[in-house]
Amino acid sequence: MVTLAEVARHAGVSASTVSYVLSGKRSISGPTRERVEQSIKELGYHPNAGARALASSRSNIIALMVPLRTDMYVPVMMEIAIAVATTARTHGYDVLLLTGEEGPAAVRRVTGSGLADAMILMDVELEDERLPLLRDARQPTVLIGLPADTVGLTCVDLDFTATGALCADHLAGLGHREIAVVGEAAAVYERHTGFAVRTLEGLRGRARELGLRLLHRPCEGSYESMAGALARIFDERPGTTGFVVQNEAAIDPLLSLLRQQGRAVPEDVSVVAICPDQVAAQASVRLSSVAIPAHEMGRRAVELVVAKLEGHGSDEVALLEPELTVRASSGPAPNAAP
Amino acid sequence: MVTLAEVARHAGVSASTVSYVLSGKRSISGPTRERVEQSIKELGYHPNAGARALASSRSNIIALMVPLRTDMYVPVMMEIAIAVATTARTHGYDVLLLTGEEGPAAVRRVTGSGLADAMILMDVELEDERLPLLRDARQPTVLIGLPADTVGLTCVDLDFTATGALCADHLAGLGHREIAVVGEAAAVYERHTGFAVRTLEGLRGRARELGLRLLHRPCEGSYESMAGALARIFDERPGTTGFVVQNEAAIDPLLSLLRQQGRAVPEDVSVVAICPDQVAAQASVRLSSVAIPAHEMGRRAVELVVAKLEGHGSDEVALLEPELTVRASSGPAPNAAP
DNA sequence: CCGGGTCATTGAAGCGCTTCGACTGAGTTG
DNA sequence: CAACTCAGTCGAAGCGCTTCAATGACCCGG
Repeated sequence: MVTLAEVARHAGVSASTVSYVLSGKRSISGPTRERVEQSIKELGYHPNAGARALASSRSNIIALMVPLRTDMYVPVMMEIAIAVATTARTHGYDVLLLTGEEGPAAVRRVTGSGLADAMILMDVELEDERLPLLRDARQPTVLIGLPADTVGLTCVDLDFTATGALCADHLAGLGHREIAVVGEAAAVYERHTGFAVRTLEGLRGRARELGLRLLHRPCEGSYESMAGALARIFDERPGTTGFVVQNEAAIDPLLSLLRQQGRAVPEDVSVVAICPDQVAAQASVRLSSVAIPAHEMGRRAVELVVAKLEGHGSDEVALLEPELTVRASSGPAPNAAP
Repeated sequence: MVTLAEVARHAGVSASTVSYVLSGKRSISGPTRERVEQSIKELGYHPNAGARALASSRSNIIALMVPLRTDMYVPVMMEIAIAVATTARTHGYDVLLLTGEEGPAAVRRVTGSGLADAMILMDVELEDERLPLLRDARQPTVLIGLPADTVGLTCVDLDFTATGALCADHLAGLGHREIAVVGEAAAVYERHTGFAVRTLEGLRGRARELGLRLLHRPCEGSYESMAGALARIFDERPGTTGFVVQNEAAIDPLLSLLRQQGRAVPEDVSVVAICPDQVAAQASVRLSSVAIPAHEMGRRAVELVVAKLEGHGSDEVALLEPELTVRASSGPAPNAAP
C-alpha cells in the first residue's frame, strides 16, 4: 500500500507539500506540483480514507436514509437515491445507504461516530421521531419530504398541496364536477405520510373553492383492490367523470377496468395521474399527469446539504412547483356546457 | 466530542482496557467491564469511525455498486439493495452506495482508499469490464449476477438457465406446443446482460428437447411496444398458446391486450411470468410465475462477503434454484389431448 | 542596502483508535 | 516451594493524514 510519505520521498518533497498539492489549500509552484502529480501517478497512490477522516474530521460521506418499506413509490425512491449518489459524487462525496430499520438509532450512530458529514432523510412523516435528534445534531441535514413543523429544518419536496390544487383546477377547467381520488394504501395515510396527506388537502381545498364534489378512496394497488374501490366509487357517485390517481401501481388496473366497463378515456371519464413522467407516458392511454421530479429532488437535496457543509446555505424549505402535462387521458366532461 | 481517553479516565482504567471492552478481543473482568460500560453510557460515547478505520485498517463498510440505468427491474434492484443494507447491519457493516456511473474507476477508488472492506456488484454483464480489477483487488468481492467466466469470482444469482427450462417444462406439460417469449428491451440483450441471455438459453435448450416452437421478442415495456410485439407474434405464429414474460413492465400491457383481443387467460392462452411474487400476485390475473428472490440474493451476497472477510469462505458460485408457483394464468392448452 | 511583504516549502504535532509486548498477582503443578 | 501458567491490565507505538507555525528565498520601495 502506497502512502503519502512514499510519494513525498519519490518526488523529493515533504509530506505536507504532497498534501497541499492534493487539497489545493496552499499555493504550490508549477514544477513542484507536476513532480508530485507524476509521482502519484507512477506509484498509483490513493489517499487513505480513514486517515483523512481522522486528521480532518471530515469523512466526505453523506448518509442517505431510505425507507425500509417497499409499499409505495419504489421507482421514485430508487431514482432519488441514484440522483443523490451521482450528484454527491460530483461534489466529491460518497453516499452511505441507511435503511429506516434502525430508525432514530441510526441517526445517533452516524452523527456520533462521524461516519458521515451530513444526512439526507427520505420518507419523512408529519411527526417524525427522528426530527428532534436532527435539530441538535452537529451534522447538517436535509429532508426529502415535509414534516408538520419545519422550524430549524431544511426540506426539499414537490409542493403536493399545489399539486392537488392543480389537478382539481385542470379537471374543473374541463367541466368535470364530480371527482374521485384514487390514493395510496390506507396505511400510508394512517402513518401520516406528508405527501399523501398534503395532496388530499390541496385537492379538497380547491374543490371546495370551485364547488367540486370530491370522493377519496385509498387503494392497495392490486387489480383486485382497484376493482373494489372503483365499484364503490361509481356506486356512491354514479356521476363521477374525473379521476385523480396518486398510486403508481393502481394506474394500469384503473385504465384496464375502465376499458372493461366500457367507459372510454377521455371521452367518458378523464384521468389525471401524479406519477413520474415515464410511467405516465408508458400507460395504455398516455396520461395527463403531474410529474414527480425525483431526480431533481435528489439533486437539490445534495446541493442544499453541500452548501451547508461549506458554510453558506441556511435552513429553508424548497418546494418544487408542480407541472401538469396534458396528454391523452383528460378532456372535456361529457355533459359539460360547450 | 467524547473520546476513548475520556471514557478511560472516567472509569479509572487505561484506554486500552476500554478498547478491549469494546472489541472483546481480550478478556476483561466483570466489574471492570461494567464500570467501563457505565461510563460509556453516561458520557454518551461513540467510537470515531475514522480513527477506527485508520488504526485497524478496517472500515466496516461494504460497497454496493448498483446500475445507473433504470430501464429494468427497478423494484428488484431496490429490494436487493435494501436486503444488502439490512443484512450488512446485522453483521456490523454499513453500506456505501456506488452507482455504475464511474464504472471501473469507482472500483479502483474504493479498493485503493480503503473506504470499504469489500464490494458487492450488481447488474453484472457477461464480459464485464470491472472484472479484471476485481480478480486482483485485495478486497473480497461478490457479484450478484453471473458473468461468462467465473474463475476466481464469487457470484450469487438465480439460476436463470434452469428458470427458462422450468417455464418450458411447465407449458409443455400443459400441452402447449407454440411458445412466445416476451423479453426485456432489446438493449438489455445487446449489452449481454447475463440473466436475460441465460433465460433465453434455458428456454431454447429445453424447447429443443421437448420439440416446442419458440419465438422470442424483446419488448420495451410500454403498452405501445407490447401491442406491436403481440401483433407480430400472432402474425408470425397464429397457433401460439403459451407466453413466457420476463419484463415486469410488460405484464400489465400483455394481459390487458390479450383481454381486448378476446383471448382468455388461461382458457385460450397461458402466461408464465418471471418476476417478483408480489407483482405476480397483484396482476389482473394472478400469474403463474417463477419468483425473483431479490431479498434472498441480497442476503446471500452479504453473507458470502462477510464469510470472506472473516477468513473462511471461498470462491463459489451460488445459484438459487428457481421455483415455479402455479397460479391462475396457466392451464391446459386449448387443443391438447386430454 | 535594509525593513517589510509575499510566496513556496517544511517539520512536527496531533487526530482517536487498535494492538503488541510487558507486567502483575493469583492459581497450578511437580 | 520454586517454576510456571494465565487472566487481567497497562503503556506506548504507531496507523496515514492534515494543518499550523516557522523558515527561507525572493522582490519591492525607500
